[in-house]
Amino acid sequence: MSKDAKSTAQDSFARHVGQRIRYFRGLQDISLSELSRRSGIAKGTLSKLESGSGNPTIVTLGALAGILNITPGDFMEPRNGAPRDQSGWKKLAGPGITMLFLHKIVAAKSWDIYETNIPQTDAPIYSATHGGIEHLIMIEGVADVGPVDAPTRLNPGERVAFPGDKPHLYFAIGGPCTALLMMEHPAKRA
Amino acid sequence: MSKDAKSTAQDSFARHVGQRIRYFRGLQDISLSELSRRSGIAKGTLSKLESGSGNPTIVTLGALAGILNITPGDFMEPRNGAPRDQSGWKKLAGPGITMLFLHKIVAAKSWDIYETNIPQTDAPIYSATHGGIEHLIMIEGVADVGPVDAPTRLNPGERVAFPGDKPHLYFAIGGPCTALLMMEHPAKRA
DNA sequence: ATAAAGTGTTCATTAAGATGAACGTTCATT
DNA sequence: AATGAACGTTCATCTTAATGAACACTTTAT
Repeated sequence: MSKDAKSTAQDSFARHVGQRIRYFRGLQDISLSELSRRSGIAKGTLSKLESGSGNPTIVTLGALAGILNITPGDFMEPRNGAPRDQSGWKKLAGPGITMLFLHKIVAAKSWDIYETNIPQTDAPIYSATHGGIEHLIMIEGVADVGPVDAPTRLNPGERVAFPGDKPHLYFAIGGPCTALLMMEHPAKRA
Repeated sequence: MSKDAKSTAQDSFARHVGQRIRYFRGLQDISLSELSRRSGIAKGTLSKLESGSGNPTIVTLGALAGILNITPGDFMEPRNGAPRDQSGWKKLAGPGITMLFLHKIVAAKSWDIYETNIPQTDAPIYSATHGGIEHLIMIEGVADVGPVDAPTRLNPGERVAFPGDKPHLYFAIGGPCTALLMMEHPAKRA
């Protein structure tokens, strides 16, 4: 890699990270000064980073991420919430449904939590694969989800639950949907 | 944050990243010297980083990630799904409610997702702090949750939603509860 | 055994990120 | 207006990450 090429890539990367910092800060309506105060990162440093002329340290990003409730990696990923690239996303039964594993909670039952994307399709997507109970909360978009004989029309913020091993369907209405999916299994082990 | 506490967090973070670098390098059977040659990062720098006594720049991580075919974020994320340790838990309004930030989804609205523990208390826990809409899905236990004038009795798998900035309560019945909490904010900008 | 090429570490030097005070603006208050 | 407090930017300074050569060590080939 030539020195010039490296510089360009560097600058592009720095610009991207700077935009991400400003974006996440804006999401929470925090001023640059206040983020500086809370995170302990100097105002000057922050200003320089957001302007794109910087190359922050992971410790700096870690301090910012902690205050913004994100992970340092979120500053670098191309997008958040939008389909990330290969790593992590799995294809599910049916054409096009993708799932990103987020978290597992083991209590009386075991809960697996996924971010799910339901693409817009001409026909419903059918599935009947999983052992436990599926809980689905719509984040964005409208879709029919549920048992094939009694699906529910979900708007953002609404929820449906149904047995995952009985035939059920996903059908996005008007555009692709983003949803939060929770799979409830009987806890096999502790 | 005291200087000592910051140093400790710094060291822990650095150690983690160092381990991740060595791990990914080992996956591809690349020697430290060869990774240095290919990535353009000095051997000394790499050695220092892997030993845990470092604080790399995002550009440094980017160069390494490029050669290792991963994203810079992969150096920082704890393994997906692996239970995170205490460090992510935050105390919320009221005595004893703790929240673990899991994920952020940015779409038409912005959603922050938390695992939440509601301790058993003698009196309801009151809160009225957050701007957006709170969605709470009970995972384990039974609790009354919702606006102070109209709380809902939640059993495992059930859900309630209410404005976070209006006075509301959490009241665990018969034992501490685990729940999934989603905070819905209007997305400020695109 | 010996030379040659590999490994990872250490250290003085250099380049650059982080700091904190000073600055010019904007906006609400008196 | 004039004042005060907030905002984000700029810059000299300090701190430190990155460099590259020298180092001790192991492995392979002659």
